[in-house]
Amino acid sequence: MWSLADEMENWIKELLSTAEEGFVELRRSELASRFSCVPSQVTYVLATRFVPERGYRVESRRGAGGYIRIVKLPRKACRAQLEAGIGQRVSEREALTCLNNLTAAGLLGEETARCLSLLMADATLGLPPFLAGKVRARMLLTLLEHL
Amino acid sequence: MWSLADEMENWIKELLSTAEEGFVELRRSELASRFSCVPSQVTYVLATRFVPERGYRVESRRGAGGYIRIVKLPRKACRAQLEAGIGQRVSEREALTCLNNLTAAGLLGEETARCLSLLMADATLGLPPFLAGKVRARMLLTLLEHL
DNA sequence: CAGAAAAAGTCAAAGATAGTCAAACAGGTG
DNA sequence: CACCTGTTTGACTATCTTTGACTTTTTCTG
Repeated sequence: MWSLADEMENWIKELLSTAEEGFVELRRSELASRFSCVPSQVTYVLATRFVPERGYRVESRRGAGGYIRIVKLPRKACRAQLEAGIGQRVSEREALTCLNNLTAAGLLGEETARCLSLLMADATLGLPPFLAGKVRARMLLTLLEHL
Repeated sequence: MWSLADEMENWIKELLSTAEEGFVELRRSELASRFSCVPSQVTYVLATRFVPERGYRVESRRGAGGYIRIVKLPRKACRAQLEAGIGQRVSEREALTCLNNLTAAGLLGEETARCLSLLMADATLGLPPFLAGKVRARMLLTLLEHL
């Protein structure tokens, strides 16, 4: 039921959780062969899952002795990241993405995120789109402030 | 006598009744081929039968490794009671009381309740009182519907 | 230093799911 | 019958994943 990308994500997070320094270093090709996939699959996982919005940063170097380093960011950093991405108005979809990122970053529980998304839905607000967008923006900012 | 949709509904409920965790996961295409129908028939059944009003929630993901998860909602009795007490408009204070009751009843976690109260605050909504009251009422009803 | 070797990155196509929507169909009911 | 409601289908769309050919960067070696 889980995709390869999911498994790789979990494996990396597992590694991270047992990493004293808050980061792990690995080789793209090694990871690829461990999961029997092409190297660019690793790049895909990093690009979709280990982004700043979700509380991670990836550093790397090419060439002989190259590596990929995945760093877990402090809460403050990903909060700021998300805050920066919020404009004057926020669509339902954007809000959902933001909540998912907060969950992925461990700043929100699943239940909380689900309930919040419910409250921010267009159907719930029942406001004209322009207003709904502004309300959602305020909601997210308030939320981030208090996390 | 029984439509295909009915059979599928029953089959899923059967599955659910023997599911330890209160939810089942399946693939739309598998279900479709089990019942020899087109995949969108599954979508139809889910959209008409496994909705919050009937006590279910459906989550899904597309793409490789995609799935459909059908969750049975708890449906506690006190829910209806609270629902009855919510009028056309709800003040911030009333909303807070309602959230507290839900928490006390074990339907909401602490974190969730805290975040929800943040989002329902007058200061967050930033709407004229009349509108804010209506929005809060819809928020609470939607929430209750999905708990 | 030049060229080879060893990484990692990019990007677009192909594949794998699920969702949407409207038309066709079926079973009742006035 | 005419109509209404709910069901079934399928063409088209949206989203997410997997793959591989090609590129770029860095180091190693003669």
